[in-house]
Amino acid sequence: MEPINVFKALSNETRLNILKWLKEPEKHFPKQGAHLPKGVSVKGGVCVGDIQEKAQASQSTVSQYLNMMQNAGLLESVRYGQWTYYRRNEETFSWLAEYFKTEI
Amino acid sequence: MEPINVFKALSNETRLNILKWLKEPEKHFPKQGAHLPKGVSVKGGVCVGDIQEKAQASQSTVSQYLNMMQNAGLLESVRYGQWTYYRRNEETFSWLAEYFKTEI
DNA sequence: TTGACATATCGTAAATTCTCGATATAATAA
DNA sequence: TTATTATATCGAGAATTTACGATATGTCAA
Repeated sequence: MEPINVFKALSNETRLNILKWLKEPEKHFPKQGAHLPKGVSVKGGVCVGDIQEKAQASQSTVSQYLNMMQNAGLLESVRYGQWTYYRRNEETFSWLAEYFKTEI
Repeated sequence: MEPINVFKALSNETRLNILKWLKEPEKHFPKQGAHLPKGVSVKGGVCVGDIQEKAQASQSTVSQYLNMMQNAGLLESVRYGQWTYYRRNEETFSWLAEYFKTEI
């Protein structure tokens, strides 16, 4: 967990929005999980295309944003068929809250 | 308080170090408050020159870093004579801890 | 005043980030 | 197989950030 990479990832309006949307995915992505096989659920996960549509940025940009946030530890992903589902890594957010209380 | 400006300010190793040093100024800046008039104390505050010396960056760079962190709300400053004392604005750090627990 | 010092601001080249379109890869469907 | 769809990666121009030296401003002491 590199704090600086986390802060760089957080230094962008669109990326910050994506994180907020993924805090309440059912609210911001109504058709959630539409492509998943029956019985499988990626709790809190949303596929790249849905995120892109909402973010109003190009496909490559959104893909890179998501990858960047995953590398920073803010997101994690699961692939199902041709879809990659991204969801928040809540551990990192708790860790950040703690970081500001004690480490920095 | 603009979260993005805070995160940008935190996206740099030197600036992050300065914040950590100012968390325990008496530990990292032994000759603290040397220039202050008798009876006046800028609790937790350290002058630009002392910070520059420790940060090993140019005077202009450090001055701009400090200004940037002040604008972001991470620092506050008091001027005494020709010296400007910077110290942490702890409110912002508590606010950040809370931000990661609830807002984002 | 003038000089010396602390800090702030300006102007900049170099490095990095942003964001895109083009293209590659991977999975599915026909 | 081939076509289609979803996502990832590549390459690049524009925009921003970095970090500096030079210079300006502000304060004090002689």
